[in-house]
Amino acid sequence: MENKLENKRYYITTPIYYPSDKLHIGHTYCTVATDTLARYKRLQGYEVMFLTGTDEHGQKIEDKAREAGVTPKAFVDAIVEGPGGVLDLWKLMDISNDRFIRTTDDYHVSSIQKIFRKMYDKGDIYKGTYKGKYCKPCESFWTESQLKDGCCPDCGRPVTDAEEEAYFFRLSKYADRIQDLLENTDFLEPRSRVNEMVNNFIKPGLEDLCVSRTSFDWGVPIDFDPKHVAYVWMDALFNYVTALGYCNDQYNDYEKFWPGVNIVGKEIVRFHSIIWPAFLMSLDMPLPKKVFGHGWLLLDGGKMSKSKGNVVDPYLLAEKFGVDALRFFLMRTFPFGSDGSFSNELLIQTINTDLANDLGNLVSRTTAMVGKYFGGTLPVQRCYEKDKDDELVSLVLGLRDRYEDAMEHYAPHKALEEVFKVIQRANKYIDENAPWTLAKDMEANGPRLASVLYHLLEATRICGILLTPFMPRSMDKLFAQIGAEENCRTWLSAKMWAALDADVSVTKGENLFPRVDMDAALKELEEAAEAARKAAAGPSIELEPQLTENVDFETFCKSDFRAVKVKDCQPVKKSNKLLRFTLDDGTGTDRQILSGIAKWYKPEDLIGKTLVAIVNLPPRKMMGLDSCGMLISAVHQEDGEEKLHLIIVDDAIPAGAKLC
RNA sequence: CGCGGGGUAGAGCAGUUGGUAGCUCGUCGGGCUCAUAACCCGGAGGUCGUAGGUUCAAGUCCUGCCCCCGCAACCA
Repeated sequence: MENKLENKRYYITTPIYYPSDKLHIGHTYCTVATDTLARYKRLQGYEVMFLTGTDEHGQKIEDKAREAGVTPKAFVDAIVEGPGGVLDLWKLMDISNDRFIRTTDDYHVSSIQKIFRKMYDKGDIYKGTYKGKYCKPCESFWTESQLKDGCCPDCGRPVTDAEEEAYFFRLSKYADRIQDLLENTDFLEPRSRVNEMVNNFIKPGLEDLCVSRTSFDWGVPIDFDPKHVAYVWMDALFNYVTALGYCNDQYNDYEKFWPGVNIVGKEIVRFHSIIWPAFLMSLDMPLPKKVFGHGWLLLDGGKMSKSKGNVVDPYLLAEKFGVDALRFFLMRTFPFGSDGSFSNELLIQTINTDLANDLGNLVSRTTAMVGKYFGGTLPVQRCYEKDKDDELVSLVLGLRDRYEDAMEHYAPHKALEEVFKVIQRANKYIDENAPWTLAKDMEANGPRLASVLYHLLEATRICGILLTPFMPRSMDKLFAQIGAEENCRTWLSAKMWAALDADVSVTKGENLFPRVDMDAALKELEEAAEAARKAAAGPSIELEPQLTENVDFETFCKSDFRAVKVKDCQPVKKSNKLLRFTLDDGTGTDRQILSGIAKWYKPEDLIGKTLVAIVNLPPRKMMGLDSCGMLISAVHQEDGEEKLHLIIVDDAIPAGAKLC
């Protein structure tokens, strides 16, 4: 039965991460989860291919590299291969990937060119024109919805209609098949993501997708039309097959391993569940067996972000608490499909409760007793007591199936819950059987005592096997302590009772998982975070470049700036940006202006203030309300975050006073 | 009426097909002493956001409303 598995193959991938910055705990979460699944499949006897990598092209990296004064390749090299980079992080975290792809790898680049050409030849990619709003100074195209107050979101200047030559993919052609795939199969999980995709993107109508760019160079050039580079997602998504050798000679594993399982974060589910299968359909290739969109780790109830300064550094945590403890925490605490709140307290609590108190202590007390009562080696005489032992034994023997069921459903947190139920039951078993009482009369109770301890070792062994994908290094130590040889560490033996030798020898080693002093650790973490903030901070104020083009005096005079008094200010319903101002502009008639500054000001704080507005802009409807003019603010960027200050002037200035 | 997710004990979360509301931490009391001041047992604590509806029976199905979070298309 078990031999059948030996021919089975399993291919699993993480997303390829975008190395514009150092990776954080969120990336680590995803990669650890995928690694755990890969190790689980290997444990079961599958031949596994586990791929991760980096997505290195695109405008953002080109820009960042320019800022840093290096070439894009040098920039990503530093983040990927440099000290403390992506490769180092995965090494530290014991990630067992078989392959690592970079989209700048030669074989990948030429594969993408061939793929683009194939789709073009087939007619699924065609040349058309991209119509949009163009900002000349920024040389950027924007969509209607990206515009801010009808102007360029980057520089705030007016935009013009423009068109540009571009290549399009016939995404619309595959809309029905995609909808069927999402709604009627379990291609995409968890199920809750399906509604979002169908309602948001498919039902409104799938438009053809623009798959080339001419606005930047850092990408895969289209070989037959080199002023275009391939759309970043086209470049990125196909990594899952080029890394197996699709359209290249670098590898020869495509037939062997495709299709596989794509583990992705929920923010890129759209690309993986709509665009990715459409691309594959176009090439008549098999679709992934599964796309699983996991949740995010939230911090303080919100998304982690650099500008909030709340990015969690996996290096720091792994160093302080151990790689396995961190891996375990990530998998144990958060339901894999949904979001979870990360906190240092929770991390430490989980380590202390599950790893130190329950598992570590179980191993410790068991091995200590074998040492204390039997000199480290169990005698072979036994005494099984059905009424006292059956419950534990049957619970342990059923564990592998319950664990497997959870793992097959991408629920590692549930698998771990099952394992820890057994560990808790084993601790209780010690209490029930009170070995220290039995030990008082070794003559009479020796065999019974040996049985009790052997059962504990067996329970520990089986839990250890199932925990190996989660904490590989620690479980090796555990096996060494309880005297479990290689043949007692297999998937097969996780369903067999009494695999350990009857006269097994144990070694009481160091504590597998030391308890963490919560208060001290929290304090240290806080200090480290503070230091990191300071190091990263520095004066990073960015200002809009000054305009070089002069404006003539007459044009300037046409703008009518006035002092205005805020009579009332209310948030606009259903808008998270807009505030509605009722203003005294000195004319005797109230003026209404809407301003997108809710992020920076509370409405009640502004009532009574004297502000500056331009009053002769044409009225503009926003969220169904008329806005007659515009309030003047000072804006700048600080630590990458936009800051805004209204121009608040002296209250002695009367409403309506002209500014000139 | 843009879309999706969520609102369950002090905190953080589970709750499959509707049938006495569970877990971890914290808290209170008890037991044990092999062990990493750990382990085991028990108690207190919840109008399951809100208002209606279906049902013999709803946290679990339906409707309205309130609050929180995320996304809103070529920006990863």
